Amino acid sequence: MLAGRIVEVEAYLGAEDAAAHASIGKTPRNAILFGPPGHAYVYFIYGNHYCLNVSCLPDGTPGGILFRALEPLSGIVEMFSLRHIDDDSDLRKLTSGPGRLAEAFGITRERDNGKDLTSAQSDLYIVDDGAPQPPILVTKRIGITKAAEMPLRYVVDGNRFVSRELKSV
DNA sequence: GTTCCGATTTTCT
DNA sequence: GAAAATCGGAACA
Repeated sequence: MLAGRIVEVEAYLGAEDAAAHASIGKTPRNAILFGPPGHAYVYFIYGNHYCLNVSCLPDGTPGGILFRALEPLSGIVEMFSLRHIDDDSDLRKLTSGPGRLAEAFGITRERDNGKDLTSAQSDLYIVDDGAPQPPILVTKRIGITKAAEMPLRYVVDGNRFVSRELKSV
């Protein structure tokens, strides 16, 4: 069983957010973002990497959250295997980045796009583990070329599993 | 059908 | 710190 705790996310909106895939309007690729909340939007980027998002706004309103980093909890050995890493000494290599966590969980667009992430019946879903709310730091988003100044990145303050780049607001 | 571009990671200097 | 790798989607013809 693969499991991880979400430690870093970024928000992407609709028309007002030039960096969002949904800002160009509804297309076959981003249709999930326009649908009901709680569904997986998986996209392939730079010819090499998948990234996992969750639609968040009501049906008809585009918007979602990009998972940028997780803290590995269980299935560590399998994650290293999926990431094709032999050196198992550095857990941060597993999920500290959007493309990395997707690979560590074996996520692909074909298999996971559109899945209901709110149902435990699904083989990929989100749950509340009851952990106390950690301190959250808000920063600018990373790796984008448009609307890069918007403070829509949320990270767990001090968590060592967040992706490397840390820019303060 | 062709062209350009990207919400990344890895590798090299 | 900088550049390459490399595929699918969107825009244009």
